[in-house]
Amino acid sequence: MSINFEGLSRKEQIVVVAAQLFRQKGYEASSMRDIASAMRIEAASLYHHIKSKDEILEMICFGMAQKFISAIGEVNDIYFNAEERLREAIYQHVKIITDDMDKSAVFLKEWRSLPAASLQEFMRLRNNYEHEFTAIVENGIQEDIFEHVDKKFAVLSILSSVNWINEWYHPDGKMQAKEIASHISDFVMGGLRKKLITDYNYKP
Amino acid sequence: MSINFEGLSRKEQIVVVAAQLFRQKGYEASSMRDIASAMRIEAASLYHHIKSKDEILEMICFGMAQKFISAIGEVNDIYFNAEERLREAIYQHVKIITDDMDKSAVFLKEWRSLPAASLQEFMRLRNNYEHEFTAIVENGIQEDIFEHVDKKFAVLSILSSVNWINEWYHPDGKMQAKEIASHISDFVMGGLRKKLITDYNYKP
DNA sequence: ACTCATAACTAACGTTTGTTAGACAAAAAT
DNA sequence: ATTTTTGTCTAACAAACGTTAGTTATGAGT
Repeated sequence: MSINFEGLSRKEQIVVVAAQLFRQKGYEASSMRDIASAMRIEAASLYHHIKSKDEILEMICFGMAQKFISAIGEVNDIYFNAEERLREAIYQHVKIITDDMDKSAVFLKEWRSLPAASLQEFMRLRNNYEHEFTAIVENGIQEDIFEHVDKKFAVLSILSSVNWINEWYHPDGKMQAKEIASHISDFVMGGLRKKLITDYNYKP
Repeated sequence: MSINFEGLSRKEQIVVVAAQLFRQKGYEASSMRDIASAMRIEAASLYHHIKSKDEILEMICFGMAQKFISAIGEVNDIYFNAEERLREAIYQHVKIITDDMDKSAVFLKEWRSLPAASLQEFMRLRNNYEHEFTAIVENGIQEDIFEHVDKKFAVLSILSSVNWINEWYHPDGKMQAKEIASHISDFVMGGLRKKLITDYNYKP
């Protein structure tokens, strides 16, 4: 367990422990009894703090969604150049993921277990976020610093790259968020930035 | 339901229907009664053809794994140049995914529900496959046509890009496997191929 | 006509699931 | 000192789960 576990409300503690489990075994495969036992209490006791198992998943998914959305909002407010904006957006995204690998794993992979109503809202938020990235890429093309590529395609490639971090990042590894984001940005920019290639192997 | 459904053994039909469901709702959230009802029979009747629910998941995961592995085996036998090999490996990977979106979704996202024993074997196969990609990238660096990048990092980026197809590809869309693979290859090569950039915005 | 394999059925099993009701203990507020 | 709040407990619920047993229907080969 990482730091600061005490000092959290009991409800937030449950969410943290649940996120750990959901990441490990998946939402459906994790029972309320599993969560309870990880907290060394009985399953029924959980219901003094939370309404349902669904609510835990909702708190994780929407909590993370809000972080991503407000992050890209700030980026678009501050940074002017499209490349700078994209690089910063990527960094913020990477940072949010690496800051809480458990919750982001749940956010990325378990959201479809949300109850129907929440699911719809969640997908709306996710679309919004995706659209903010598309806007940056569009700007980059207008500003003539990005190649004229398929926008949707480019955005999906970018997001797939940044989200994949969740499969292999370890907090105690060599790379930290800044470095990872920089690597990914370079990789992505390689496919986006306008360039004059003098490559003996280049085929247009 | 796509073509050729009849003509399959009853067992294979069950696997096809199950893959559809597993993709839609996830393995844990799909019950044997769900599968049975989709086939318009009773749950108990399934057990005349299969041993267990686990067995269905195993058939899907290992069936797909074999396709991927034998594909990259052929690529390494035939194509000589590292860039050609990588492009063809990517194409084959994309083709396998787009050919069966249901089974590949299960392969990509539901494998951790495999029973412990199978899980270990599955991860071994997956590592092998990953390693074959790493080898191609290594060759590319030796042949001096790829940039000197972090190998593991590059491979993970490549695989994340190709696997992400499973999130958005539609068989009746504009792009087909060949075209998609070509786009992805270009994108990936942008980050790998040695180049001399004459970019007014380039910072080394 | 009889056999045999195939594929389905009904009924039920033991377990696990998310969740509720109501009692009890300790600490905080009055 | 007593009420209130907070957190936990035991016990149990109905529903859903994967699976088994034993039976019946269908069609092909003899």
